[in-house]
Amino acid sequence: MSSAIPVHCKECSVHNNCVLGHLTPEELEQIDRDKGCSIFKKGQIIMPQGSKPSGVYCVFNGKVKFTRLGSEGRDHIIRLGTKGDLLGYRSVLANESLSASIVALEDTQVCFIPKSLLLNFINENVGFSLSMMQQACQDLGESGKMITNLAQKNVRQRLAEVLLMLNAKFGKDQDDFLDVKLSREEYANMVGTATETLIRLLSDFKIEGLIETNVKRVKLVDEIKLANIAQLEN
Amino acid sequence: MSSAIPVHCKECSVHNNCVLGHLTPEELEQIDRDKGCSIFKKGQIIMPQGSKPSGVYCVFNGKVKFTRLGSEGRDHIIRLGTKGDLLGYRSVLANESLSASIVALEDTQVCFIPKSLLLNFINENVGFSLSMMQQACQDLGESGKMITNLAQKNVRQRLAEVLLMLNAKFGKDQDDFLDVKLSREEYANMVGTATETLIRLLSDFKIEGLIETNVKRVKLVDEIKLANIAQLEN
DNA sequence: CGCGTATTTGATAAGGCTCAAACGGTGTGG
DNA sequence: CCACACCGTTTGAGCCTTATCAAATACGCG
Repeated sequence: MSSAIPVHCKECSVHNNCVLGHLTPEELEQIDRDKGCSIFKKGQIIMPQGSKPSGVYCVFNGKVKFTRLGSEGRDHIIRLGTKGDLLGYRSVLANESLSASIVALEDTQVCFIPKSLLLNFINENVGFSLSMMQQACQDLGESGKMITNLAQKNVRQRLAEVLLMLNAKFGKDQDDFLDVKLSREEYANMVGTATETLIRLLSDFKIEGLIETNVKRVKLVDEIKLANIAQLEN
Repeated sequence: MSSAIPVHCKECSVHNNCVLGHLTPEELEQIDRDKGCSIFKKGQIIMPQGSKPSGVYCVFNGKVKFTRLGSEGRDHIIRLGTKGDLLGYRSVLANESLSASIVALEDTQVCFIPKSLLLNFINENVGFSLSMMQQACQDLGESGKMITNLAQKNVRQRLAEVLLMLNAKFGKDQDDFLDVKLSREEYANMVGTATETLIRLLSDFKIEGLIETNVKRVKLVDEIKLANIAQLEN
């Protein structure tokens, strides 16, 4: 982790898709006074599972994974985060320790907002408070969906769903590849399967003309068929 | 569903373990004026998946399940609710339709609180707002745990965990049996497995002296060993 | 260029699912 | 009060999916 040149929150580009967008200009200035900005290199742990964070990070750019160490020493990726997401808010608001480590998937620039400040805003700014709550409730809905999927769908269906989710969350780069780089093991940890199984399925998808791969990059070729496989509902 | 004799919120016994406990006496009286009380018989749908509720139910007594219909027509139980729980709050606050049906596991008495009232309280009572948020964030933590479990643990481990969870949530009746009655299919839908598999495992547990069963009732005999099997962490 | 790590492929086995059938308890109607 | 029917439960057998172990290959980095 190294420090970075701070950007004024008021002019921050992530505004539009960030709960902090509901704060007043004065409140944003308050953040400017207190915040710390830093860069985490790819692979670095931003917040470790089990710790109690003293605030949250707002992602300025880059991508992160929320990865949870299960009892058998295997990781599971329960969520991904990107530009504008608040990291660690669940833990801070529930007043619980972090249930997952937050790790940089690529070099990621974040701003630290102390817990006290965040709670102040919640106390004083109803609009912000509501949108925080809405965020939590939406994430809760997402989790419920994931639970059903893990419980009922097979690996093939889940992989198709993960690919479509990545597309929805990160979009495509100029070559039409998914704009996020993950190792096979990370894919496996998202789908909830063994790395070898994941590799076989990716290669099946390739043979069936659903995707193309180029080293670490993946391109969705037939999103319709993928959606069929994923059996998407709601 | 039939209507029931209303109890004044101020004197309601569920107070202590209910987010509504953070409301002022005046606010509770407001609820008294607007609320509707009703009884749902065992098996009745209190709120159907996909609908957009116009408020939340507060559980006065009884037990409910949150059950989600997957794409292959199979149900999965993602949570249980009991005395003092608010039903449908996630959907109301996220402004999304219900991601699961809420169904009475036994005769259940509930009070309906309109959405507008709930939002008023959130706007005006910071303490209440915070505890709602805390609730959401705690539930979100629970969900994350469930996701990891489903992804990494086998059926035997998950069953042990479900049994311990039921014990923690509902406790024991006078005969030391779990104070909740579920069909084998419902157990299977909580664990995320086929009914036949669940039955075999329950019978294994019985043979190993971990549990006793009596028709629909289940008694935990060796909670230590069950916890070992479940590989409980955090 | 060489080493270490990530990826891929293969073989095998186990865990869990599905289908089928038997069994049991409960409630209803005669 | 009994007989029947229905639904939930239990048991068995076979198969399919997926995990595991082992080995080969490719890739990236110093």
